[in-house]
Amino acid sequence: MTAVDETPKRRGRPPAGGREAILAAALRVIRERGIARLTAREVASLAGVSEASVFYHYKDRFGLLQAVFEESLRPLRELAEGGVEPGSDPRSVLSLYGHTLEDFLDGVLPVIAAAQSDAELRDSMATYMAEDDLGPHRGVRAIGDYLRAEQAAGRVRGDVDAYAVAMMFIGSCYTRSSQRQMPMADVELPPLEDVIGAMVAMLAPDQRSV
Amino acid sequence: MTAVDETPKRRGRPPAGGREAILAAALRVIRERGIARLTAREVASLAGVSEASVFYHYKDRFGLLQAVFEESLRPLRELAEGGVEPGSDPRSVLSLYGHTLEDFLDGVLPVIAAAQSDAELRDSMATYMAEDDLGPHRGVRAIGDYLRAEQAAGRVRGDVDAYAVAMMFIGSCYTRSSQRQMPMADVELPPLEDVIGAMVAMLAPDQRSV
DNA sequence: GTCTATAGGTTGATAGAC
DNA sequence: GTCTATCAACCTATAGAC
Repeated sequence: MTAVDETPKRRGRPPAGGREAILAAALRVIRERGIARLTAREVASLAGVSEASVFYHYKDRFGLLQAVFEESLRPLRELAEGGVEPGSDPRSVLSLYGHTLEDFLDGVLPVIAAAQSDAELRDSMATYMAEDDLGPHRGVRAIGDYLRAEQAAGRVRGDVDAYAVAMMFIGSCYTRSSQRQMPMADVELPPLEDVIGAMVAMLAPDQRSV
Repeated sequence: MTAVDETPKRRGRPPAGGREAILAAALRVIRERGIARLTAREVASLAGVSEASVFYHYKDRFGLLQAVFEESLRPLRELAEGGVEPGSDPRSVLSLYGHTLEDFLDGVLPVIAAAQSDAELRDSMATYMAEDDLGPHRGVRAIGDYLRAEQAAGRVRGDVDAYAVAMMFIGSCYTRSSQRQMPMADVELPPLEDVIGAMVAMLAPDQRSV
């Protein structure tokens, strides 16, 4: 699938990126077959290493899963840290943020769902997310802050709760991504562009002031 | 909830509600400990029956899980079938629908997440949902249809895509419920009332026509 | 660092008594 | 309908050779 194979340049000692291969294999198993099928046998086979190698690199199953969580959550953490550059027009800001967020969610949501399969895993991930203050509220805060700034600048109508509006926007991204996770035939949700279009229209300052 | 119980016409043989107890126990295990801990032993112990009884009533683990899925999805199916009564003001319609939806999602999302733990379960549930045409799009359709009717009646501004707006609303409910699933400390998302307030304000017909 | 082999422990599912 | 007893299959994790 992902056309990323090691270059055959290496020669001599086999550093054998087994560690990364195992992590990637684990992630792939979770996404494609579900966390219930994530056994040392399955991962090792997919990564092209032995079962024992899995335990060597990641102590136990829980350790491997934690590594998968951190790896998967990292891009989301980076997105949360980077703010939204103010000044740009709402349409481009929402479009860029929305698409970026959905792409990240598409990658992370399967892993988050997998963590729900076991109370211990769930708590571990919740702790990890709490430490970095991750979650939908970060997106709401980012977009809400941006909208408030736009309101202050008079470019967005000021009589609505900016964070409530941000909640709607983030919610539509989250739901769209969630829905893609369950491969149900040809179900159509309003695309991001439509949501942005409606939002921009509704957020326009009172026409009389133009 | 739905006060629909069978008439107690049956007589003679003792029903011994082991079947329902098993189903309830399974649902509880999934919610509290995660589907990975759903073993015949655990379920039987919680239901107060023997392990073999679990297999007697539900053939195998897969059968039990399918029963749990159908049972959990039923209320959602009923919500999807019931439309939204038009004519009522947007605030009450959105409030009633939103709260009802979130309550249902709070109960169903853990089960949907559990189904993601195994490809076979996931596909089975996807099929089931596809058959009844379940999913967020039903909520979007219901609210979108309502908003279009309001637009036609001139009670809602007509220059926005009703279904895009509905998507925002359903999305905010879905995301809020999803977020409650992961017990992270004291994370605050804008409450339903704030979203409805902003939406009502933004959907008001052009002031000039008043 | 990576392998083979295996110990040790759970689990799903069945058989047969009551 | 429900139970006890049991087994084959599977999984995690470790030990020790290369």
